[in-house]
Parts: sequence; structure tokens; C-alpha cells
Amino acid sequence: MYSPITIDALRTLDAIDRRRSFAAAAEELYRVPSAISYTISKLEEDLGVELFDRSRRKAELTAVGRLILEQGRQILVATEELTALAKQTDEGWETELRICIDSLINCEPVYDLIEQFQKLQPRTELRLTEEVLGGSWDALNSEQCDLVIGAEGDPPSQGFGIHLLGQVEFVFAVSASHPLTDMQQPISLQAIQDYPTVVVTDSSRYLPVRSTGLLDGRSRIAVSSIEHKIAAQIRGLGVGYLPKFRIKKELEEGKLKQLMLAETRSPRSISIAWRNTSKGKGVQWFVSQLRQMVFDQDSGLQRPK
Amino acid sequence: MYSPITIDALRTLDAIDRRRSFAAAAEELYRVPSAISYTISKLEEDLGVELFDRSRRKAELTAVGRLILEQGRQILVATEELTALAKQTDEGWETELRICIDSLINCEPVYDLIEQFQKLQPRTELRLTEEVLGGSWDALNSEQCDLVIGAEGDPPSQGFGIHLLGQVEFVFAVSASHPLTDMQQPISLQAIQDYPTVVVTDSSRYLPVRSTGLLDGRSRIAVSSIEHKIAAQIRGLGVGYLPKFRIKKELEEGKLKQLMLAETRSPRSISIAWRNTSKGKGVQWFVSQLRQMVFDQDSGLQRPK
DNA sequence: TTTAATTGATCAAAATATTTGAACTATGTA
DNA sequence: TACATAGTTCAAATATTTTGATCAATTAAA
Repeated sequence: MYSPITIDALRTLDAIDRRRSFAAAAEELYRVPSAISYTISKLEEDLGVELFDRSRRKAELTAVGRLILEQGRQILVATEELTALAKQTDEGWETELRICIDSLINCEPVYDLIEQFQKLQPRTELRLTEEVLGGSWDALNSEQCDLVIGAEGDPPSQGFGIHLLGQVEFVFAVSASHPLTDMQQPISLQAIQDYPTVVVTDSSRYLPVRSTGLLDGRSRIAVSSIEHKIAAQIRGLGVGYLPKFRIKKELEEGKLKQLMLAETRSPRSISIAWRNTSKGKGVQWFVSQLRQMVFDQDSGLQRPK
Repeated sequence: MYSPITIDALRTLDAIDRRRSFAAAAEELYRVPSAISYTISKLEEDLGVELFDRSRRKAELTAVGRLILEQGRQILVATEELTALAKQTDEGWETELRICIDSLINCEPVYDLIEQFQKLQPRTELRLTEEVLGGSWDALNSEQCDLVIGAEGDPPSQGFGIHLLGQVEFVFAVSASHPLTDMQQPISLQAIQDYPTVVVTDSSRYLPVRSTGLLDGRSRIAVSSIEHKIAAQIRGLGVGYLPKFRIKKELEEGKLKQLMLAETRSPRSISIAWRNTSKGKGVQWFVSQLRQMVFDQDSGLQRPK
């Protein structure tokens, strides 16, 4: 119960339709008209269906002919796509590449890279996800993604390629009208205890959850990204550490105020990371591009001038 | 810039994978193992890509091989589908058949028919739409559908096949607690004027809109189907004529009360209708099935016992 | 209207492509 | 170690496709 449809026959049908005649199609396909006749008659015979109406001299597609032509074109496109995809895969380009961006990172420079990549390699499908804190290491480890941009701290296990982007400095910030702003600095940890803390919920699902480094036993407001955390603290819903470069404007405009604490928090190192087993050119390309970037205390991730 | 992929090669690849060996695939395809070798080597050569890892005795698919296998299977399915579709189309079955059911009709018997049809002809795609009043004639005329079930009255122009199902009797009904129930019957048209009328909005878009036959110049509540009209009248939002068979239960349960009017409304004839140019077996099948049904004053559309 | 040009079909011969079967190599198994 | 199995290679056999010449039906041009 095989289908007698052949890629070659579909290609012939397509050429006949585009060029409006058997003769022109023959020319396009570097064949002789009788060869085209043969190909079509064969398909008609095998299929048991008339594809052209021969009552006139000028062969016209029948309804079924048109159906096969139109659906057949999709099959042609699919095989051509598949060929291209196979060649790219063979050359080492991934079919799919999943990038995970930690919510800490400013996305704009990454979007620029992605745009560049898509021009270079339009057939590699890119998937972006956002994770926070340990979540990105976890996504990498469990093969939910191939590349992490903005992984914080050290890898939780072996087998990762890693490139240090820089340090993120965290500052303890509160909204301008917050009662803590009236207190004498440095502020004791004791005093902070009275206000709820905004924490970014770690999206880790498989690796042991890592703490955000904030003090325990207080009321918390959990949010899912740095953006939300910044917004929550501006509204005065809570207090907490924020990456300095992400709140530069807010500090300048006075929406947030930086406070000195009795106990300061050391800067965290952030990196890009990938699995050592990732040999695809896509991952390599992104890594080599990102190696040329630095993470700057003031401006976040960017290409150095 | 042609793709060297061949349906035959994809089929061979598929057989090798399913049967776990070149030899078994050869058997399945009624060929000799060396022919299978040849087909695969040719594809590999034309594609310039290794599909099997021959480092061991047992040939194993490479990553690219697996890609071509998996995507190729979809192409195989598509060509087989296309073949089947072409044959059915050639035999006179539609690829797509659009049926329009007037909201007046009780749908259950139509759904039964549809289920039967899908078993008989699973490759004909059915599309159902619902129209009201003249909307169904309009949909037929403008080729938005191929068959109307429940068209009301006479065709607005030539060129339609038509089969009368029966008469629909309309009764003037109001909710049980409606003030009109306290009045002496028959009720004058004058008295009705005081209450809003629920009208089903004609969904016609191209043909001249036909009136619902209700009296003009009063406040109206427009709804989009009979179901909504019934619901609205039960709630006492308005009054109006309803098809008797659709509100049998509501009358028995006392949710709606039938009122006698000074001026009675004559029953409307309803039919199935199709374009005379429709020669497809699908339309013919539905017509012949529906010819065996009648539209009964009490139970609506049904197969006679 | 007649003529010339074009379109597609048909057919035998020629050119290609595929399949076969025997011989061979490598690998895993008894 | 010998044996069986899996896949490859190669020349010969077979099948398929392409070609080129010829024909009939249309259409365009003279």
C-alpha cells in the first residue's frame, strides 16, 4: 500500500505550473519535453488519477491535479528544509539551541547577539528562558538549556564550561519614604528585622535550593524576577539587596535610597556557562561572542568600548 | 540547488530503523540487502552527510541520520495522506465540506449524521457553522458553506437544490410570572407593545436582511441564537414567538406560558438546501440521509419511527 | 484562409539507474 | 577457535528514464 508520489514528480508538476507549459518545464529541468510527459503520465497511471485535462492542446490542471500541486509544494519545501537542516547539523550547528538568561542580567546586549545569530544561522531555532539564581545552573545541569548567561557563583558540579563576566555589587536599598531612611547609619541587622524582605524565589527544581543570602525568620515577599523585586521595593512593600547597576537610575531619581548596613554584602561573581559536552557551533559562537563582553559594575553586561 | 532526498530513500531509512537492520529492511521491501546498502549510500553521497555510523558491525544512525529519519517520517505521512486525498477527491468526495445549521434546528440528529459520515469518510474535513434565519441562505449563496440544514422559507434566488423538512409552528410565549399572563386572551397587539421583544439577529451579511416578522417600533433585545432567545424569555427579559418544539419542556414545566394573540402567526416551512453546482459525494450523502428525516411539530428534526 | 510555430503524445533506441547474487570483511557469539 | 550475522563491494542483469524523431492538434501570424 505504497504511495506512488515521487519528489521528482512533484518537482516536475511544480515546474509545469510555474512555467505554464510542459516544454518550458522541460527546459527548466534540463530535460526534453517527452521526458516531462513521461513523468506525469507515470504519476497519473500509478495514482490512477488524471492530473491534467487534455481535451485542449494546452494542458490544464484538473481539480485533483491542483490539489496534488498545492499540497505537493509543501512537501517539496519540507524536503528542501530537511536537506538544509541536515547539512547544517552535519556541519555542527544545532537544530535547536536553548539559552537561559538569569533575571539579574540586562537583556538588551543579549538580544543584539540573538539578532546577529539569527541572521547568521536562521535555521537554528533559538529558545529563551529566564531563571533566577541557582535556577540557571539547574537548567543547565538537567539539560533544559544549553547555555546560561548570568549564572551566579560557582558551578554546583563538574562538567561545565564557564567564563567569568564580572562582579555584581549588591546594595541594600529601600524606597525613598521608608522609615529606615530616618535611622542612623550604619543600620543594625536588628532594625531591618522589623520590615518585610523582598526575595527572588529560586526557580531551581532539581538541585538543592540555595539561599538568597538574606536573613531568615522574617516576613518575606516572594517575587519571580529582579524586575519585580525592584518594583516591589520602590513601592515600599519591602526591603532588600539589589544589584547596583540595575537600580542606578532609581537611585539618581531618588525613588530608591541606598543604606549602609552594619554588615556589608560581598560582590557576587557572574558568568556564562555551558555543558562541556556541548560541541555545537551555536553554543561556541555565543560563548566566543560573550567572551568579548564584560559585566561592568555600573552598566551591567556590555561590549567594552 | 535541488534536494537529493527521495521518497524511496526515506521509506528505506524508515524500514531499516523499524526492523533494526539492513537485512530485515531488505526483506520487508522485497529487495536484496545490497540494494538497501546502495540506496543509503547514494543518499549519503548526494547529501554529503553520513547517515549511519559503520564503526561497528551493526549500523547505527548518526545524529543527522536520526534527524532525517524523524523529519522524513512526517514527509512520508504527508505523501501518503496526499495520495489518499487525491484518490478520494477523484472519486468525488470533497476535501472540505462546510455545513451550516440554522439555530432553529435541534442539533443532536445532525451530530449523529456527522459522526456516521466521519466513520465513512474520515478524510473529508467537516466544518460546522451556525446561522440564523436568512443567514443560512446567504452563507450558501456566497459559497461560505456547501449545505444548509434548517433554511427557513424559500430560496432568495435560483440555483439551489432544496428539500422540505416540514413546518415549524411558532407560539407566542412569555415567562410564567409575566404581567401579560394576567390579561384576558386573545391578547391585542396593542398590549404587547408595552413589553420589549426578544429578537434573533439575522446574521446575513450580503443578501437583503429579512425581518423576523415581529412588530416594529418597540424596544428590542437582540440575541444571536434561538437558545439565547429562549433563555431571555424565560428570564422575563422580553416576549416573542418561539418554535413550539424547542420549548415543549419549558411549557410543561411552566417556565414559559403560551399566550393566544389576536393575530396568529402562520407556521414557517424549513428545508435543507445546497447549491445545484455541488456535485460532491459528501453533499449528496448528507442530502440523501436528511431526505429520510422529517421535521416534526413536536420533536423537531428526527428520523421517523 | 493558409502558413508557420507551438504544444504535447508516442515510440523505439540509447543512456542511466537500480537490483541482484556471489564473494568478501568485520564483528560478535557459541 | 570456529561460526553465524551484518553490511559492503562489484560485475552482470534488469528496469527505468531520457532522448530524438515523428505526429496530431491548436494557436498565432501572414
